[in-house]
Amino acid sequence: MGRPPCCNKDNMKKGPWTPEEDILLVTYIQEHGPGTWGNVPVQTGLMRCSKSCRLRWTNYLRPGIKRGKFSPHEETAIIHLQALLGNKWAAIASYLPERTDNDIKNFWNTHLEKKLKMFQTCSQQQQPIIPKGQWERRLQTDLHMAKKALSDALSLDTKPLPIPDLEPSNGYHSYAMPTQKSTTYAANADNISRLLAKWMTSSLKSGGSSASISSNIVSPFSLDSPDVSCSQVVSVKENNILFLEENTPNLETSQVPLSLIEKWLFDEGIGQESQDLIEMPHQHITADLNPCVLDPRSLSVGPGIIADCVSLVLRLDLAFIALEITDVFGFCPSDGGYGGSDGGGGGGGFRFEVCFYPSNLKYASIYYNHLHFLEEVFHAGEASSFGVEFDGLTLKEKENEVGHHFWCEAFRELIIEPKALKTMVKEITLEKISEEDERIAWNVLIKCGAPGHLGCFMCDYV
DNA sequence: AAACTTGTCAACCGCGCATGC
DNA sequence: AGCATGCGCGGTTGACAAGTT
Repeated sequence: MGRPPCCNKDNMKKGPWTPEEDILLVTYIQEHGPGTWGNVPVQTGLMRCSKSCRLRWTNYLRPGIKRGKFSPHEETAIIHLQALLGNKWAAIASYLPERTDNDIKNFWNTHLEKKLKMFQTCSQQQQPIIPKGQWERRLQTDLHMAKKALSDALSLDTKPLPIPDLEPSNGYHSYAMPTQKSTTYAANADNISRLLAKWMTSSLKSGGSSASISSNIVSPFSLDSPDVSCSQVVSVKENNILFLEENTPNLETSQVPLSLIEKWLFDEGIGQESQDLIEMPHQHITADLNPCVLDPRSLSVGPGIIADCVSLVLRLDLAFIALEITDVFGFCPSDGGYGGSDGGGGGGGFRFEVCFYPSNLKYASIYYNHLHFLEEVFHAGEASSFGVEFDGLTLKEKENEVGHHFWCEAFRELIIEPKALKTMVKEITLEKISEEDERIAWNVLIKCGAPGHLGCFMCDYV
């Protein structure tokens, strides 16, 4: 039983593709679309196995592939994502839709890996040995850095954080592609791409265009930053990014630096402007949260806490939101489950179900563990007890109605009053500051001790 | 100018999961 | 349910070009 063999590899041609073969393949895909690769050799007469055809299409002929130099921000995104995801090139490529996983992999293997090794060697010379007893702090720092890496990679922020450029730099790096060979080949590909123009147009019209996150990723790291040294890197401070927004050119309103949150929280005189940022409309933000395009199989980040945080959040494509919770309140939102389960919630962590409610996510998270406080603030006791009705519906009915975990949904609705919101968040934050010695669940929390840091357990301040 | 080394990247290989029969 | 193929992935190879000695 089973399917018939796709091709007989013994008679298959190997090696570089000729322009004629490319045209045959492109013509076929123009007519039939990509996929059903097993039919390609049969129907085109190509003496290539189906796998080879698929690779040729996905890595070279497919429309929308960007060739040539990797820009500094592409480079930085790759560095951060690789640090976070490991060699999950397909997952990394999903954040750089114009680049193939093969391109990214090659770029990493030929350029970035060496470059980072050099950088690490340089850094280690200045990195003091961690004293005994300081491992917890280091653990927190590493976790923080890992999350920061994701945040930076996904963020729109343009502020540079220096990583030394280990090569002479005058704009883009010198290791870009255009050799004589690739130029010639690109010319062939260009010809083919013209053949594809019509197909591309129809594809785009039919909604086939995928939102390009990469077009908006402007990393705060720049490998091209001039005049930087290893010592500068070691002492660099975080640059928190709170919101990621796709397809929205207005950067000024699409990102909120942490300092603004802090300012808003503790500065009684802060104006309505930052208030507006806190209260980004629910629909506005939700619209920018693309469903995660990553293959779940690619998301096994690694063992431990970081893996828990990152993989869960990535599945929601909401990493920045979890980071936001952590950055503002100084503990890691990773004790819990995913997908709206309503168990647990204790132990000091947050649950990711709150991620379904981006606009008030951090507050919803807090709410989950601070229901009693919510009651006090909003006098909403009737919504906080099981068995009572809400809007004439039981808890279960209400959950079914909203299609989400009811408590978070209820909270989202309740928290529209800015002053009360601020009061609550402030109180909770102060409460957390007072818990600096508390050890919660799996995670040993070490307060950083930095002056002015708001109970920042995760801060890399030393 | 030739030999050698290094860099680049398209393509291949093998593996594992998904899916059709 | 079990087998075989489809498909996608990460790792590796090898041809070619550029650079160095």
